[in-house]
Amino acid sequence: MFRLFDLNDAQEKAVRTLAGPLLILAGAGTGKTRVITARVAFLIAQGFDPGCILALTFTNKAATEMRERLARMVEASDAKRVTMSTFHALCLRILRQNIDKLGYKNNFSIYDESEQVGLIKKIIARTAARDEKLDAQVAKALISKAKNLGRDCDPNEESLAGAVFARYQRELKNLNAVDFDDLLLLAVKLLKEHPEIQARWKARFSHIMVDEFQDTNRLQLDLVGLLAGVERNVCVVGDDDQSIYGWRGAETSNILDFERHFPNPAIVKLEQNYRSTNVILGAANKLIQNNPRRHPKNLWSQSGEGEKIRAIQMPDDREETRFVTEEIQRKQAAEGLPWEEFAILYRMNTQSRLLEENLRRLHIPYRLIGGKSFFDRREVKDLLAYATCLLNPDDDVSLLRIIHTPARGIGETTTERALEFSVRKKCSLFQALNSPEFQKELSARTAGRVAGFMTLLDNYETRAAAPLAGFAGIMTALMEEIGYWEDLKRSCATPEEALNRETNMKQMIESLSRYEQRSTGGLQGFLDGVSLDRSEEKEDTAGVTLITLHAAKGLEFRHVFLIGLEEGLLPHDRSKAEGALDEERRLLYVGITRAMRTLTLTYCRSRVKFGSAVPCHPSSFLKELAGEFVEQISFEKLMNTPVPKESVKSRFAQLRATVAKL
DNA sequence: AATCGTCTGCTTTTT
DNA sequence: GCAGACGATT
Repeated sequence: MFRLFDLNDAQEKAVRTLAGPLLILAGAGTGKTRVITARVAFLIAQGFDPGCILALTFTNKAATEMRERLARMVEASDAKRVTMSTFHALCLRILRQNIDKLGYKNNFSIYDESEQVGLIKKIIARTAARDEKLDAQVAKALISKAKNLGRDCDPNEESLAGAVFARYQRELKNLNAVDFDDLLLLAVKLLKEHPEIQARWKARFSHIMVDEFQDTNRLQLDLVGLLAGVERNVCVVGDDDQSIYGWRGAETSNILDFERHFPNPAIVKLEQNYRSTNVILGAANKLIQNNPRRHPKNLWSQSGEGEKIRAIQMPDDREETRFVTEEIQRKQAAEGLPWEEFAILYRMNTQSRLLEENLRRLHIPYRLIGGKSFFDRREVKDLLAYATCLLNPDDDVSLLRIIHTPARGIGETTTERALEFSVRKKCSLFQALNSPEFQKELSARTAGRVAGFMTLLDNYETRAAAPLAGFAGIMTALMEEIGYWEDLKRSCATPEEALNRETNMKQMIESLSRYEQRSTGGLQGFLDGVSLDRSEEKEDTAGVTLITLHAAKGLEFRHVFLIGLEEGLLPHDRSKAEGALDEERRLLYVGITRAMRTLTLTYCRSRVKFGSAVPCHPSSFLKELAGEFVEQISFEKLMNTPVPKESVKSRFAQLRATVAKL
């Protein structure tokens, strides 16, 4: 058999199995993306219409990567016709076409997390009795969970949470808005309730592939079922051992019981790993075997045994971070490696703080993944809210955001009254403010200001609705007219902050302008893109990677440091309380399998938590790992070891490098 | 309407 | 220990 795209036997079998359901169990680092793209290329080579192939991913990054790889394997015109998209993006496409069938308008807004919480807060305030308490964040989590299970709200529900859910859903519809979960929920609902629409989408795809199948939830499984044709050409790729998003609604049962959903599947296991040493894989295998329900797998590689994993106990978190950062400095100098080959992995974002301090002290460049998003910045959100209002003025949440920014003499009292009017008349806030009947209730002064604001929005709406409207220009003009920039500058404490915020705004307008040049999706398309893809393109920054275990999935690094292996942190107390110990074990498994050559595990005897030092105990997972693959090193021994030779050599290497730069 | 101070409560976060 | 939320204050 000739070698297809230079694949191993198992990979080739996965690629060549085209008909019927196929389950590819792809262990960490076994060439999963490679197999999916090769399979798409093979389908095209076999004469299947590229336009009938659908590949679904979770992240835009994965979709983009796949598309780029495919472009190198097949004709550009064919590659373009394959649908490669995230679940949410596909659902959005379905909904933009036909959501009117569910009673929404096609220009609906998409609410992010903070907008959801804002809305829920308001609803709780209006719904809860004086003695009832419900945290908006908790309510949001409950609603999200219910939606991910495919449950619509029950209007007869008696509990406060249930009432809030029902009201939230009703309110969203009035606002002509949907949240992230709705994208899936409503798309599935639409396909289920309207067979003609389902038939249309179903006919469109002959072959469906799903990446990271272990992370799918009920709705996503339903969606795949609704889109699959009678042949059930559904190929899913995933690794149950890397399922770490259960708390997000992912159902491991989707991959564990795949044959229940798609009977008689072909099953291919990819176990040859191209990333790590056998020591690392051995430890990973050993750890994960403690999980009860899983598809048995055993990773192996041809990259030799490799160095033993080091497990080091530290006195406290200060010493831990100091050691790790200095160790990276030593190793980098000794081996002359780029900083990008190193990564520090941790359970919680707060752990990055001490690391950052140390890295800065040592002048080591680093990139911190995660944290606050660009899109959560106040100025960015304001700009987007203005844009959203131009398209969907009935979106009260966005309107409320911009009505006081900058202050234009329309105060709390006025909006309170308008809100009350809108509830009474069952109309949107925008309609209330526009209504002469409402304006009559106001003082002449306030009425004038409201009218002025309405005229402003109306003017820009008209301009935005014009064919060939230049949105970047329109938004700039709008921001200038309302004096947004001066207002923002006034609220900044330091000149640096002002400059920073200005840059963010410019960046936003700039990217809108670029979008207009390459796409025909208009302002709506731009906003959709922003809603669904919040990744910042800052991958160019070089340095040591600081990243949570969750965010590290799918990445690889030559040298990995995994810190804070303590009971209560990893596994996290709260996960243990929720009975999610297996998932914590998988999380560590994901961390271990990121390492290509060396892995260092650290844990502390004491750690500062909530401001004060508390004693810690080694993670129970360390016991599960203990044995031939792991070498225990005590901090004391480490400190008494004389400086190794390379480190002396490294000083020279460093010096030489510095001189060379001059 | 904005600012200051106090209170609270603390994982992970693909879209 | 610190950020974020909320309420009292001018």
